[in-house]
Amino acid sequence: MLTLNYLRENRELAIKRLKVKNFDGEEIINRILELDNSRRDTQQKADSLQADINSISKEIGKLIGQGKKDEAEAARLETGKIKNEIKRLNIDLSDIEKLLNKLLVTVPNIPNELVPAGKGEEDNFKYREGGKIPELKGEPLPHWELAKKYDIIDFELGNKLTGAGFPVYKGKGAKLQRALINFFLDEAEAAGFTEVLPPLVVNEDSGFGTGQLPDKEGMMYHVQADNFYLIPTAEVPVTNIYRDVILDAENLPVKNMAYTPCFRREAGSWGAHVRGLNRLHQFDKVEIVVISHPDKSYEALDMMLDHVEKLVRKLELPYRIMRLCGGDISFTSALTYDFEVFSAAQKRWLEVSSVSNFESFQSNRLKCRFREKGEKQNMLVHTLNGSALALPRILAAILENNQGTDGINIPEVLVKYTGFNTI
RNA sequence: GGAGAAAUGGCAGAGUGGUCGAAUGCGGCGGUCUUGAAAACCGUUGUACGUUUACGCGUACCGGGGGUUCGAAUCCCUCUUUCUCCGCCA
Repeated sequence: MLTLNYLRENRELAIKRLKVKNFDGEEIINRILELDNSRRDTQQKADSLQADINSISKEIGKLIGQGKKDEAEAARLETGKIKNEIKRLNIDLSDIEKLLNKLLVTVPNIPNELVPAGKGEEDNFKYREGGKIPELKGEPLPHWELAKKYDIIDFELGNKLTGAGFPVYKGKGAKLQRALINFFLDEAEAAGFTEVLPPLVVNEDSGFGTGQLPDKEGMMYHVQADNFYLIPTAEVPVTNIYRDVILDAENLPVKNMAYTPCFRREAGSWGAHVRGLNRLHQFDKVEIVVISHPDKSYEALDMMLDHVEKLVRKLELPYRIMRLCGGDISFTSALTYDFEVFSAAQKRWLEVSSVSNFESFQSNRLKCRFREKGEKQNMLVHTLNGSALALPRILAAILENNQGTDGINIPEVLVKYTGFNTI
């Protein structure tokens, strides 16, 4: 959510920049600023009447103390009309604020200047690339067939236990999952991130804090009896740690990481492209989250990119880093880089990580602020997060790219975690 | 799940209807003293919104929400959480 101050001071610029996200903000921003004016106007009136009441009340207290009952009674009668007026103004104020907030949350984050204009993924900008696409001999198998052939992932069994999108990893497949998780965690730790192991279900407030609620509730599994939500990403609990928190500037940046399963309903997005591991309802991911000083957030973003790049390199996967265009970048993000790895049998690039700077868009909603030493005013922090990494598509690429006549070779960095080097 | 008690500023802890945004202590910050430090002493010490060029001023906030009252930390309703005892339990 953008701050009212920003919109007030940068109306024209905001409207212009939002066009990059293909968002026509003119009408709505004008309406927001109108509402903001009447909000302030109404509050001022209500506050000043309340001040009157407060001073009369104090007066009454004094009069009673002096035993002047009649004068106190006279003053008391005065207040009735003012109170009604205050009541009315406060109802107005709360209506205005509700509407204002409702509109404000529909305005996307302002994209960074680096975000290219564009409609969809075809307009993304290739920022960096690396690795080598392997040349596989004969007829390479897609990972879902490899999974069956070596009996390491059982999709049908998942159907039986739960439903589509909930695979069962078996034997070396299960071990490989665990190896990847530990590898990612160890690497993140070495890069200075602190591990947290958060709850996998969160309450409504947390859903609001990171913006999944109220609009995107369809993406999350909802536990109705307790009004809890299964987390779609560790970003939700880990970022909400800092909801309503004021940090000391000297403690920035805060660098956290977490391994969690992620649960996504993915309603209506199933089709030919989502076979096997390509899209799941439950998957594992290591997430990195950075809370940064506003002046340093783009440095943090680069640091995160470097970290994720190191991971895909160590896994020896061909990759490219895409800077998302205005049409592809998320509502909340100011700048996003997607990591894609090439899956050699499907002959497709698979998105395995998304690293974003949200600037103060999330922290404004979270009310996560910091105080500079010696400063009185608290300022909003910048928040960033990224996958480092999501497992299923990485696994898909590893299986497909490393298949050979004598089985599937495990990338060397993982062997100390798996205890085996081929499947 | 049952019974009882509680929730106050960074922490501890007073305050049960009227100058209470809140005593006091600790902590933090600034200062005096000191070669420096400690001790002592003095001052200061939350958040949000509004208003003001500024100093400042106004309003709200004593777990959350609602109510009574001219006036609520204090009374009422409701929810949540914590503690103690009992029950159950990996």
